Amino acid sequence: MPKTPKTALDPNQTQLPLPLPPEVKASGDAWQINGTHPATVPLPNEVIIKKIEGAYTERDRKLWAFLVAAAWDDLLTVDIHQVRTAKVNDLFQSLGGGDTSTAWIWESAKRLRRTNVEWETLDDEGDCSLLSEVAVNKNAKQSGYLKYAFSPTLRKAIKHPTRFSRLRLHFMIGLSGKYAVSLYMLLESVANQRHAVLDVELNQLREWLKIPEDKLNRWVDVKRRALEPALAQINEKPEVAGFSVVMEEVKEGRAVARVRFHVSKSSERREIEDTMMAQPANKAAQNKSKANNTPPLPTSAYEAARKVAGRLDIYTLEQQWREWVSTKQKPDYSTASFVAFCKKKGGSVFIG
DNA sequence: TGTCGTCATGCGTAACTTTA
DNA sequence: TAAAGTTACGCATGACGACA
Repeated sequence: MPKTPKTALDPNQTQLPLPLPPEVKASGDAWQINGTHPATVPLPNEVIIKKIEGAYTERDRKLWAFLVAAAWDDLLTVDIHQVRTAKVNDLFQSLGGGDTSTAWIWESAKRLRRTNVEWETLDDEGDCSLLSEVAVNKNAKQSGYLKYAFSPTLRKAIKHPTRFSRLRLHFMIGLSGKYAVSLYMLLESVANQRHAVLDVELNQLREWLKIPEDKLNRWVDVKRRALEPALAQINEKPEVAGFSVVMEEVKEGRAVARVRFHVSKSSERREIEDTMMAQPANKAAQNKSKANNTPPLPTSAYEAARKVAGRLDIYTLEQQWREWVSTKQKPDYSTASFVAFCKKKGGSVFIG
């Protein structure tokens, strides 16, 4: 039944402008390999884990992250970016992922142009190519410079994500296997959460890892071909990856129905983050620090919160809730308080 | 251009586990 | 206890890149 003018939603109400999340920053130098100050790029989880159409090979996944990092400083102000392909190839080669020629970069860039991604943030969603423009003609190749662009909405999502993963760029380039790259991205998004456990159904995991529908149909093959090699690489160098991970299979009857990943930050990373927490620069940081030293929530709290938070990210909400509660004279860190907060937030954003 | 090595994937089979 | 389902393991195949 069509909505009458009286029942139709007020377009002004449905498009309440939400404040833009704060801009995140990359760190280190994407072009320089540095063991003590690793180059990181904060890619939005909304883009990382949504549905992707296209080949999206191992090299595509790495190259896209690198191109984002290389364009980072000018992402919002410059439309067309360029990188010297020989220099990119040298870097990838030194990390074990390059080639004798730069041909793969042009091919990969073409695929990224054709690879469609669906992404979603609190106040926006989109469907676009990973690269909106790529110059791959003869003249471009002769110049030795790859020119590329991102769509405006994707640029905004990248620079102002509601939730992001700070990926260690050079570690990611050094990974072997396309599923290793995706799993690393996925687990890094979990590492910074208070409850650093990812509990996921097999179908969802397949989607997140971008396993084609006709590939790796048996759980045993997913485990052996995708998960185990990836986990081995991450756990081999936890200090470089920034975390280690343990996989737990959750069975329903005899069949494996879900997988649970327990992520633990490396001791070196904890030390660095603790040092940063001990030197809060302003009041907001002090509140955040205070909030992070509060009692953990039980798993049931997250489950209850999911039911009332709509599409909002409960971990972002958790951080906001802790900061808000910490300002109270008598802070209430109960599950009920958290769920009520999520319900209020969820209801206030999504009208109708 | 042919050969070799590596990687991703598919599939068969024996052994094991669970259920009725 | 038998049947059915799952797992572990090994081997085969195809794609792709390196190299002579």
